[in-house]
Order: sequence, then C-alpha cells, then structure tokens
Amino acid sequence: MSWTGRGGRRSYHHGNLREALISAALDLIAQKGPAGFTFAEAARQAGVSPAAPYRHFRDRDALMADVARRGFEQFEQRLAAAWNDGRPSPLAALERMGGAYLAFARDEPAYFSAMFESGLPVAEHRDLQEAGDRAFGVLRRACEAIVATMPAGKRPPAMMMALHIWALSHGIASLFARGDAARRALPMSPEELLEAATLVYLEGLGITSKGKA
Amino acid sequence: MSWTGRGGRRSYHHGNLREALISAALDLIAQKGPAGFTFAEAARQAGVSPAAPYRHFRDRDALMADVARRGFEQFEQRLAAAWNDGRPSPLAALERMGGAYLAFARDEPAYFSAMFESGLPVAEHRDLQEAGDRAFGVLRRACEAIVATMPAGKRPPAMMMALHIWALSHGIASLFARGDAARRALPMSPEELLEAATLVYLEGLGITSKGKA
DNA sequence: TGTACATCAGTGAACGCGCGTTCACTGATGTAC
DNA sequence: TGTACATCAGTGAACGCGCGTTCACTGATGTAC
Repeated sequence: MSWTGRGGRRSYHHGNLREALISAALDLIAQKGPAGFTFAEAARQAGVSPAAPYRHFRDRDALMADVARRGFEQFEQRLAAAWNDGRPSPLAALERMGGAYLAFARDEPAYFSAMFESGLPVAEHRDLQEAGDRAFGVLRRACEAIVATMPAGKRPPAMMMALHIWALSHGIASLFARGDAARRALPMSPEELLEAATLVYLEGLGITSKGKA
Repeated sequence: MSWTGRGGRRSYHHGNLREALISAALDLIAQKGPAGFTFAEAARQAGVSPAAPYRHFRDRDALMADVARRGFEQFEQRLAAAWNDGRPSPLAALERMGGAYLAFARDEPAYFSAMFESGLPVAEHRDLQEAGDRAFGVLRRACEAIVATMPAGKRPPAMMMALHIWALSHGIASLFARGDAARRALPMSPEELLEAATLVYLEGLGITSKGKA
C-alpha cells in the first residue's frame, strides 16, 4: 500500500503515517482492548513495515499515551459542547453533560479504554495529565456555575460536587455503558440511571430542579 | 521446587498446584495488570513446567475467570462483614460498607482488576456472573433495609438506590482508590469523598442522618 | 500386609507464532544557489 | 529553471524472546483383592 498516497498518487512515503497509526490503534483497542493493541499490527494495518512507526513514536507506550491524550481532548470538547455555557439552564445543561459522558464511553470505547484502563502512568505523561485535568475542568466550572446560583450561605464546595458527579458518571459508564463484553445488565438505561442519581444528589445539596423544563 | 511438597517431603507432585497458580496469578496481575499475567510465568512462579497448568485450567482465560470469581466471593464477604446486618444502625453500616468497597480496591488490586478490568466476557462465565450478582446482592439488601425504615409513601426503589451507590463507590474506587499508577490525585481521601457523597445522596432521598452517631 | 494395576499430576522437549527492536539501506522531498 | 545536496520517512531482513500449546513420557498415589 505504500505506493498510494493522498489522491491516489504513487508515493514511497505514506504521507500521513502518524495519523494512520493512531487510527489503527483506535481500531485495535476497540476490538481487543488496550492490551490487544500491538505496534506491529498497527503498522501492518497502516500498510507499512514494522520499523516505520519508530519514526513517529518512541515506543508502543508513547503511541498509547498520544491516543489517550487525544481522547481527553475529544472528551473535553464533547463535555463543553454539552454544557454549552449552562444554557438554557445550568441544571438542564448538567444533565446533558452527564449524557455526553455516557455517550462518549459507549461511542468511543477505544478512547475510553486508553484514557482510563490502559494502565498508563498518568504522572509520567504530563500532557496526558493536563488533558485529563482540562476535561475535568469543564465539569468543575459547571458545578461552580450551579453553586453560584445558590444563596451564599448554602453553597457546597464546587470542587467536591464536581468530584462526586465525575465519580458517579464514571461508575455508571464503567459498569453499564461501556461497549464491551464486560458490561453488566441493567433494568433501565444508563442515562436514566445517571439522571435519577444526579437529581437525588442535587436535591441533597438543596438544589431543587423544580424550575427545570 | 517440585521435590518439596507439604512438610518439606520430597514429592514429584506439587501437591497444591491449583492454589499455587491462583496465587501466582494474583501476584502477576497486581504487578503488571491483567494483561501482564501469562500462563507460562504463573507456571514458572509455581515452580512447575509450562505444561503443568493445563492439568488444572483449560486455558489462561479459565484461570483468570477463577481469579475473578474468587475475587467476587471475597468481595461479597467483606461487604457483608462491613454491613453486619445493619448494626448498630443501617446508615452507619452503609458507610462502613462504602469504606469496605474502597479498601478492597486498594488492598486487592489484583482481584479488583480481574473482576472489573480483565475484559472477561461475564455473560460466558455463569459462575462469575452469579458471584458478581451475589456481591451486589449484599448492597441491595442493605438498601432494602434502609428503605424499609422510611414511611411507606416516601420509599425510593431500593434497586435504584443500590445501583446508584454501587456506581458511586465504583467510580471513586476506579478513579482514586486503586493502587496502581493510573490513580488520580485528590484533595481528600477517597473515603471522605465517598462518605460525603453518600450523605448528600441520602439527604436527597429524604433520609436524614441526624440519628447517626 | 503385600502386590498388581489404574489413575493422576507432573516432566521436558518441541512447535510455530508474533512481538519489539535494530540496522544499514534507499527512495522521495525540499531547499540553496 | 535546473542541479546538487541534505534531510526525511520509509524498507526489509534479521535478532532474540517469551508465549501458548502439544506430545509421549514417567514418577507418585490410591485402591482392589
């Protein structure tokens, strides 16, 4: 395949190998989990020799970390889009963001695995950690906005609230929404389960959802 | 090592190879994750030839499934011990059970990985699924007991409550309490985070913790 | 108590396989003049 | 516009390795009589 570059033109060079490897990695991770992805097979799928990937990634872990980083970036974008600056109302937007969390786990199992289950040492990949922090930041700012609507004396710590909702969403996503064979059966949709939990939690914080459509 | 059986006596037979393989698997999973465990290395660690494990397990997955099943059984026992039939009060016991969930994730990372992150197809291992269901049953019955203390008209569905608390505990355990390199930093202990979340959630259900010590 | 025999739980050598990684190399591309 | 050259991004062959799995085998154990 090395003779067809962009536009079908003959080409010794692949032209876009880095992206092709990322894309192959996503395929393989989605099919066989983070452990089932190998450098050699990613190269094969991209149509290059097994030595070629080393021009773009130091080793297998570096590729995996790049996939995870991209995953966090996409995740951040999706969460931010769902939050949409809290429109039409902060509570409605928060529910939508919960749905986006679950949708991401379901629609992008490869990214999700690379981000949360690949066993990458987050502390050793600064950019990965930062990307993760930015994604969490979307949720934290959402919680700050919601807390700000409450009377000054009754405001819970937004950071704690964000961690709680993150954990709740992540637990439901991991146990019930992921698109792999380990998914548990559930008598309702993960979205319904998460929405109900969030409403109860907000109620417990003293945030009533009466005004919500 | 094949010549020392129980009591140091010479022995061609290992004597307890099945258990030794399970124990080796736990070691290896704890060190390198579920993917880093191999049949061959488990055999080596148990001091037998690479063909020996086939006398006890059909293949690598069968061993992994057995580890996961044992994990769920231990998990069930710990949760049940923490719940202790709701003594001294159902709410105090529920908090203790949450702590047990996190402690298990931290103290038994190998079991935890095998149970939740090994990618085993739960549906294809009936005994594994049943063991998981029994562990969840402990939490469900705890929720039923708590719900039963409420006025008849105000009782939330215990099943939903159990799923919510399971997801919350699992999310916090996965993100913050697991003893591996992927653990995220946190401005408080996972236990504190979970306890606070549970209290807010119960408050939202209309369960006040005023009577709690 | 002794013996013959069946069964069990190991051995150890061998196999094919795919992996990660390296190496000297070479075709393609871009740039200076 | 053409040419020389540096750089880049690939090749393909090779390596050592550990894995899963099989095979005929054999030492140890248990049991019938």
